[in-house]
Amino acid sequence: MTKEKFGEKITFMPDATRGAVRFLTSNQLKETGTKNVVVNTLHLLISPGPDKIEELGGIHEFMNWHEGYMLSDSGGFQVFSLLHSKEWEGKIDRDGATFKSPREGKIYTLTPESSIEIQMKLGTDILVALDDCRDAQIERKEAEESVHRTLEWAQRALAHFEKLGGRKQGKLISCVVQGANYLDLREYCAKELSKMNFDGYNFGGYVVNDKGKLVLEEMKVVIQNTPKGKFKYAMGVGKPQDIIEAAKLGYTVFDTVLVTRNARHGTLYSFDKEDYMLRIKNARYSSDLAPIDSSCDCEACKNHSRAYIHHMIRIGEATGMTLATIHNLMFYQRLVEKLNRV
RNA sequence: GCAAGGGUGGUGGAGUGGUCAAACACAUCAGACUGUAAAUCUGACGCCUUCGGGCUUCACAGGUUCAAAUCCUGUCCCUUGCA
Repeated sequence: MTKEKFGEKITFMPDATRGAVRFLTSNQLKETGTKNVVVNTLHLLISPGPDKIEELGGIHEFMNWHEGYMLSDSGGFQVFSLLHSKEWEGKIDRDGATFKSPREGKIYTLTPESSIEIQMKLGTDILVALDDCRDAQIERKEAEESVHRTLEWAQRALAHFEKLGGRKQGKLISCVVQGANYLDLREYCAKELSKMNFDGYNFGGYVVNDKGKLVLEEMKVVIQNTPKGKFKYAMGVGKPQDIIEAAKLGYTVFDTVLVTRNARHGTLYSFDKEDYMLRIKNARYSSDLAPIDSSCDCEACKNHSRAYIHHMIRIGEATGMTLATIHNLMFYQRLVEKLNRV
């Protein structure tokens, strides 16, 4: 496996949150041109568990994914998002998060240290320090608390990473910049994190405002206040246009669930469309014999018409979702390829 | 032929005197989804509307009533049981 330095070129990483890009085999994923993927610490902690994955040879081996890097997200976002769901109970304090899974009723804790420990056991190449993620629209006081906690946790995560020998093993570790939409807090958080020895800086929190617009000002501040030569990861970004915009600012690492989730829900991407979007379930595609994208040679476009994909997605056929996912991922990889050529 | 039960919007199916343009589901037509709680969710779905409302509907035709999808009479269909 010949890997280029992570984040040197623009990369889009699909989310294989639970150790699988939904509806795709690793081989199908490979055919989309994907190299790097993201997995999630919290989800893999719950099932099948870090010890199990370690015992089975690590996540690369487990998924049989050797095309590129694997990045593990810390679980910070899940702590935030799962606690918003009615089914999950839990609390976050200075030390970390504790919560109860509604499925098995088991109680899990995630601290800066345990998150790193789990990620080490997973055997990913790039780790993320646990952060304190909050809602998009929050009071300044809450944003301050989130920043302070994130800084403290970053320090602890980094120390634990060193202690467990992550650096020696050639792994990379990144941190998350919080601060909501307060530019000075974003700046402060970025500057403080820059004093620590991280390999990458991630833009965290909500990346779009209430109108669905990318928070470019905040993202710019973070770029301006973090060290050059270290990768910049726009977590959860985004729509094709958002990636183009964020890449202009200097972000090179991206992941989003949109690409795969939209595929399942019937929003496909196509360079034939001005806004890159094609809602395949719409009645107008019921007898459209053209491929989803005339310039794409993915399995769906090479072999099937829009009409056929339209039908498959409408009836909820899993194979249709697979084809749509393959197509959308291929689109994103082609988009990134275009951006790297510029 | 007799007996019993039925006929409700694109479909299935609630409703059995007013709160009914009619539950709910499906289908249909749109939309959303941004470090995956998501093969999910939201809206529209008789007709018209200046979005306040207005109008026409529950097999068909009459009738009772202030008021009927709901009660009564007749007609036409359907299902089941008995001949």
